[in-house]
Amino acid sequence: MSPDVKNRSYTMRDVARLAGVSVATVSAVANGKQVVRPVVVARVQEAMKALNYHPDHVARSLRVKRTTTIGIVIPDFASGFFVDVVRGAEDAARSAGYSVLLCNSNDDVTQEQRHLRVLHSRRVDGILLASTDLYSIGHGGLPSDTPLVLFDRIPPGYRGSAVVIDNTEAAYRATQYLISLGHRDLAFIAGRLDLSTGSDRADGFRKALEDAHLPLRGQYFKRGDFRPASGYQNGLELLKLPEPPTAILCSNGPMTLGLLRAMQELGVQCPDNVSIIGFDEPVPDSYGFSVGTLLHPELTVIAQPGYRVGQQAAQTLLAILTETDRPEQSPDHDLQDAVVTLKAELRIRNSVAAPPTRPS
Amino acid sequence: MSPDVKNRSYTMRDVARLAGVSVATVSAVANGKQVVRPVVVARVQEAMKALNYHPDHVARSLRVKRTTTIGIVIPDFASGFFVDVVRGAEDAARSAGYSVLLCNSNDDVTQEQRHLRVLHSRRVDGILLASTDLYSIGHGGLPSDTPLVLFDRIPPGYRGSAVVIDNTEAAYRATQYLISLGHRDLAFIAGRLDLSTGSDRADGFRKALEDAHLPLRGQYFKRGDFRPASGYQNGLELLKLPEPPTAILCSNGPMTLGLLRAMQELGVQCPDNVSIIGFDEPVPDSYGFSVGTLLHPELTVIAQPGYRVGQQAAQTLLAILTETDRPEQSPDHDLQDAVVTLKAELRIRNSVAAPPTRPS
DNA sequence: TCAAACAATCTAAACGATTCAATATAATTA
DNA sequence: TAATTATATTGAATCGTTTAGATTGTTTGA
Repeated sequence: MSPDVKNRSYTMRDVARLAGVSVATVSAVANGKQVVRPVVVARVQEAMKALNYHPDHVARSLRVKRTTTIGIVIPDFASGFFVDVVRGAEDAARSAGYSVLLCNSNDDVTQEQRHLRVLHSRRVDGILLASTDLYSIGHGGLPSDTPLVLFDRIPPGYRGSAVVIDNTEAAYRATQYLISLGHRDLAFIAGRLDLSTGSDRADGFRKALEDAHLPLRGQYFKRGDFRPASGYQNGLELLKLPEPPTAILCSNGPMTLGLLRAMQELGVQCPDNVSIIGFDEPVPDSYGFSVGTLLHPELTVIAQPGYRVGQQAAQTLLAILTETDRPEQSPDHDLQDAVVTLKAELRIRNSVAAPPTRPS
Repeated sequence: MSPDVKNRSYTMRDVARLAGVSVATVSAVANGKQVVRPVVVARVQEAMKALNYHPDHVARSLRVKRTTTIGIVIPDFASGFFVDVVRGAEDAARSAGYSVLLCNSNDDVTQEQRHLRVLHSRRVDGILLASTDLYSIGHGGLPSDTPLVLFDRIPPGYRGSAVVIDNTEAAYRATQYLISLGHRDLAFIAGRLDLSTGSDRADGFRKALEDAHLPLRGQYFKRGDFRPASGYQNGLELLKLPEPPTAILCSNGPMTLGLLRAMQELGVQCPDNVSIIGFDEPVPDSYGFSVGTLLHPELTVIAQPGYRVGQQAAQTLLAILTETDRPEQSPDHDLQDAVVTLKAELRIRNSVAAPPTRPS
């Protein structure tokens, strides 16, 4: 046997030698794609067992030019939504035999670019990306032919694969719900308006007001950055207004937590003084029940199906990959080069009530 | 130029040809470890830029027998604690130039074994593992020489690298705190007692009772499995007892959420009727402020430094890796083959009060 | 009985980098 | 100038697989 000096693991060559066959045969046995006589199959498998042989995936990847690995780049590990997405993507990838390289860009353009370069260098078969820099996708060094599925955010007019939430509709519906309860003074804490998630949600809010012939007061439209601190800060400003809004819609989970913090600090009663709806459950949505009910107040939220986003994104990517492998089949263009849109769910709990009667 | 038929990316050979040098020189330039004349360095770099060359990490890995990749296996993606661990590990790994393969075992032995085999086949340089099957570590096909750092859980008497929390001390301190407020009827919802986290916490609880000369009543010691449902179920049972406990210590985050659910369902007032302390913040501990304060009740918790666990685990692993690379330096045995123990923090909020005066 | 057809196995060339030993070039000294 | 040394560059082997094409051995059909 050869591995004696250093404790390197055994190779196909060792197995071949022990089984008295060529490496090609060992390979044939390992992949089961060619016909090998049963007796020699047995001999080879025995040898593999004896040496505790495990194929070197790196060498294989080099040769076949596929790594069976996908990369996923998320902008925020603190957000329960993205954690759910990763869970869903990992599950889908794993059950297809793929591994997942996890990258956290912290919503930083430079880090995102670096991650994309690294993933490319590592020759991942494809990438799932929630980009923080929508306008430079495809530039920035990533070869344009890299299979790519965007999720959560897409550039306006994007032609390609993606999985997103219908954010406009979701925000519209939530706003409409508030209006239906009698609210007239509605405030909105926006996220980053340079991202589709941020601007779509803002659009939905505006449109709902418009359709109800309600004015949008500038002081009620706050611009945040999706982070908790901006929810806190904008929350304080809104609640301290001479005429504070009777309802606030907040653009994502972390900012909503900031807003709750601000309310707590000011002693604002919810839903007595102000109604609140937030995007995202405050906790990853992966238990049998929703933790939103344990908050004080029990938070009415627009719950995004994070797990399904990740799962769908991974499946879309894998579909692209298996097709580019054997292009003979009729390309399933329904799955690819299409933006899959999922719906969010409005979970009504008791952070929302009719507005207090105000001496107007 | 060669890549014309298929759109494969350019190789070192292409760069060499364009720059009019050998591939060895290109390699020398790329790694900067050998001396190359400035003029030819420039020429090579120019060629690399012109072709938009990115080194093939797979080929490199095969040759140098290092992948600059570590694997991390966690048992539960739903727990905020493990999410924090992953964040910490990813940050540490990335800043050292390593990538992270993320694996979720769902606390399932078979999946864990499969993941370990896959990681080995992919020739990761090392593995971070929160094992769900402590007694089979090292068996199960993983070569014993794979650099491995355990976290969260370790087998009794483990000799090797690991990063854990001092769970016994933490549970002891929390229990002591309850006792100091006058509680005598203390209940404990245990996690899996086959894991060190579960049994250590139970030990801490028992020891605190013992030291205070308080009896441990069997009906107050509940055994769960770390999942929300078991917290809910055991919570119901405890609260429905003829003589319910005045305080409950719960072994982890998900179970605590289940417990809160049970309390809510039964309309049990906290802390008026019963005091609660849980392990783990109910939400990943990664915001500027803790979300525990937004729960109702504001939860008193034993907060584990998940991020630091992940960070420390990754750093320990990387230390091992860089040493096995150049063994000339005096091995830093302080870092390796040692169990690093971090302390949890008791965050006192208002889910705890003195016990209600009971007609005894 | 011999050639053709078929099946199972093997030989050797990739895949794209790194690295050692050897060579070519430049610089230094005798 | 020739011999020596130092410095840059290169050729070729290697990492552990896969795979196309050659080779061997076995059947079959006429």
